[in-house]
Amino acid sequence: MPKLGMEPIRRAALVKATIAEIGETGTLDVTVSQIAKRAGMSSALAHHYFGGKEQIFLAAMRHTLAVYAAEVRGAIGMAATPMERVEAIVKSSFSQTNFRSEVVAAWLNFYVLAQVSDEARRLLNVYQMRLRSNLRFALRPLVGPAAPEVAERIAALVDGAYLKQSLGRGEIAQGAAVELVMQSFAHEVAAHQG
Amino acid sequence: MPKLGMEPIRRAALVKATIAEIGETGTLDVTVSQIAKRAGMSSALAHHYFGGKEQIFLAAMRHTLAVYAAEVRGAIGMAATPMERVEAIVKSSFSQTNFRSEVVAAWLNFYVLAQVSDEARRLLNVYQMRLRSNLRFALRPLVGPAAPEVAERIAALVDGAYLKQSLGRGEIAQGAAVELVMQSFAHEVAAHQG
Amino acid sequence: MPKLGMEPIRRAALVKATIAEIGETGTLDVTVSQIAKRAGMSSALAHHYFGGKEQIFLAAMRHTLAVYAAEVRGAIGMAATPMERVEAIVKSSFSQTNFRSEVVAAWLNFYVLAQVSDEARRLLNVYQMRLRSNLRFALRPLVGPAAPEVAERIAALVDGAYLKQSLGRGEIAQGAAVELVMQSFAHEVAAHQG
Amino acid sequence: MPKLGMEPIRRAALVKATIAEIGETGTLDVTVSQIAKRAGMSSALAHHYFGGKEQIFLAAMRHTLAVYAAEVRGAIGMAATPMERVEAIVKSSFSQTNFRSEVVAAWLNFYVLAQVSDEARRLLNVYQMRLRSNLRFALRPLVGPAAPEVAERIAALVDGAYLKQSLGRGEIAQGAAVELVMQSFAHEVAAHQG
DNA sequence: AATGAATGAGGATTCATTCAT
DNA sequence: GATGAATGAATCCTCATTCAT
Repeated sequence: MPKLGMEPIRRAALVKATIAEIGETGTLDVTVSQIAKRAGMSSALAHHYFGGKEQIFLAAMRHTLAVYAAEVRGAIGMAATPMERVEAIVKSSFSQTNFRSEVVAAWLNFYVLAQVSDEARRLLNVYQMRLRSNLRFALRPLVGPAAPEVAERIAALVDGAYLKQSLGRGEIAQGAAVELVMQSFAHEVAAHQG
Repeated sequence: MPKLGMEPIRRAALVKATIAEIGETGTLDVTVSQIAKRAGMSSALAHHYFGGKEQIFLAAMRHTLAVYAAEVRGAIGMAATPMERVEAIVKSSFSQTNFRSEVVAAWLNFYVLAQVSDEARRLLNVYQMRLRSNLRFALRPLVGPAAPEVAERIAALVDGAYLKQSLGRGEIAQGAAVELVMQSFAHEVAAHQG
Repeated sequence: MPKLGMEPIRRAALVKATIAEIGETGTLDVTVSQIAKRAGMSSALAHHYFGGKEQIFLAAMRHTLAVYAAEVRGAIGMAATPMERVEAIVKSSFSQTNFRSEVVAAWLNFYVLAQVSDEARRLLNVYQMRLRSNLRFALRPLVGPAAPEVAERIAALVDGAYLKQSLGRGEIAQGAAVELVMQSFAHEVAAHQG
Repeated sequence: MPKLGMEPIRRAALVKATIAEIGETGTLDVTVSQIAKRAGMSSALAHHYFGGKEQIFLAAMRHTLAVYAAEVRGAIGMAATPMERVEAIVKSSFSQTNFRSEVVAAWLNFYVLAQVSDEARRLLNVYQMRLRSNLRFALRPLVGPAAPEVAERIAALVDGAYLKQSLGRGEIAQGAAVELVMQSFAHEVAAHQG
């Protein structure tokens, strides 16, 4: 009697375990066995479901990006004004879920993965474009034609905050990160209006 | 009397080869043999001079950071005004030497190394602090007590630009990067004076 | 369901191969690959089952000691008189099984291993104590309170015979060895009774 | 100006260092570099003087055996009676010089070396024969035609004591060892005279 | 579906030995 | 005589991956 519907459960467990393992090691140097063990199954099964190590990593990436995207989308949906929309994006970027040291480490390593895997690069590019696109849309009413370049700057700021965070083992500084970006944003608006 | 004084030459060659190899692969997943071969020697000799793979990586890091620091210092030395000083820092950060895709990839991987090696983390922290310190010093006359936080933002922007660059295989956009940061800087100054 | 129960079989094969290989080389300088090959598997599997080279050696030691102990125990069990008990111990020590040049070489190398591995030293100490304990028990009725020191002498004699044997490539002299020790034993008894 | 007479000094230093190193490690797994370093020279020079690692070991063996032989010879020379002669041999065997844990470890490893090197085996055989020969000569007046087999037993006892000693890290028990052998010897004499 | 079994390939590291100076 | 320089050859160990059951 084959257990039905096991597949999505197994896959989810593996994805979760992958991120946890990368987060703990801080590296992509994790073995499939470690991941599988943490997910409560044999490494053979992990291969069975994903085909190979890179596929596992990519699935973890997709999941991380999807979670991030969903949160941003949700937050934007609740925003009423352009100002709130920007804030929603920024706060989501540094939310409890996304700015956990575990996840930050994963992001960092995804950038490394992107040096090697085309699909990984594609995924990160999608993220980058979506972030800028969201920002541009929210910024247009606030800074007009300067929106693209302002979006670029804010996006860079967000990424820079992640990189910084990756060095600070442990202590998470969501508030500071939000503050950092929002302050810049304020200046941008002021500069435009001034 | 044997052949003498080879050590510094070999070490330099290995450091150079390490950066090149990391840059080419985009990863720390390079073998000592690859590095040694590129440096024109046996892997045994590489071990003889450095003691191990991590030491080689750390030496490459120190070199990269030293080159960067030297260039910034030199540029700052030639600056007359605070404004020029900030510009000097930013331009050095994205100079031909430091913003080569090879070096950018190396930087990215040093952040990963810092997740694993205490010494690597220490080195990156020194870099981060020095960058902020330089910026604060230059910014004080321009934005007064806001200097620390402004420095923080500009530093994050620089790092963000590196991260972005790491995704763009090949094409180097020094000009755009400088522009990006300097524009933000302009806003900061304006915001302060306004 | 995968192929099951291979582990004990593999472990036994490896242990056997280890002793054979040490016996043939006369040294602990045998590679895991050699051992694994002789046992009909890859070196990777050997590592999988034992964790490392030292563990393999220790397992071989444990096996050798266990075989020896079992034989002694069996022989003692069949002995009726104290005299026969001593003879049983001595004869077992130089039995076909234990005094094979292969096994003698292994013993010798276990003494070397004991210089390096705590567990190996512990195992050899257990052997030494058990041998003396057995001898003491059998000797008590024969030599009374002198049993401990007589046991010590006989034990030393046994070990000395092994050492001597380790030099004689090939020719096994079980008879001579038994004779050597039993003669001494006779003197001890005579000396006590005289 | 070539330093004259350096060779014997260097060789002696290497031999001494070899024994010390083997004693410390408990194994023949010592590198030529370790030995050379301890002897205050480069490993290249060690090779220059001895030709290779095995030669170094053999030289250390020869030295150890020579020191032992000399001591025995000296002690025998001072003995007046057969009884004293036997005692001289036994005491020399467990003298301060020869029964040091360092030297005991070396002896043990020489037996291993003898499994591999013909010359080493030859040397140990010479030792064995000389010991028996000395004992026979001293024993003849005491036990008559039984001298050969008695010599055999006493020799085995001596070797067994060494083996036992090799397990007792540190504590040296010369007295006990002498006592052990001499007691057996007493029995042999008594048995013969009885 | 699931996993124990099994391995080939590779990689860091060590070391005896040689050589040029 | 003496040594830094240099390497080829090993060796242990790890791991992704495959397969039979």
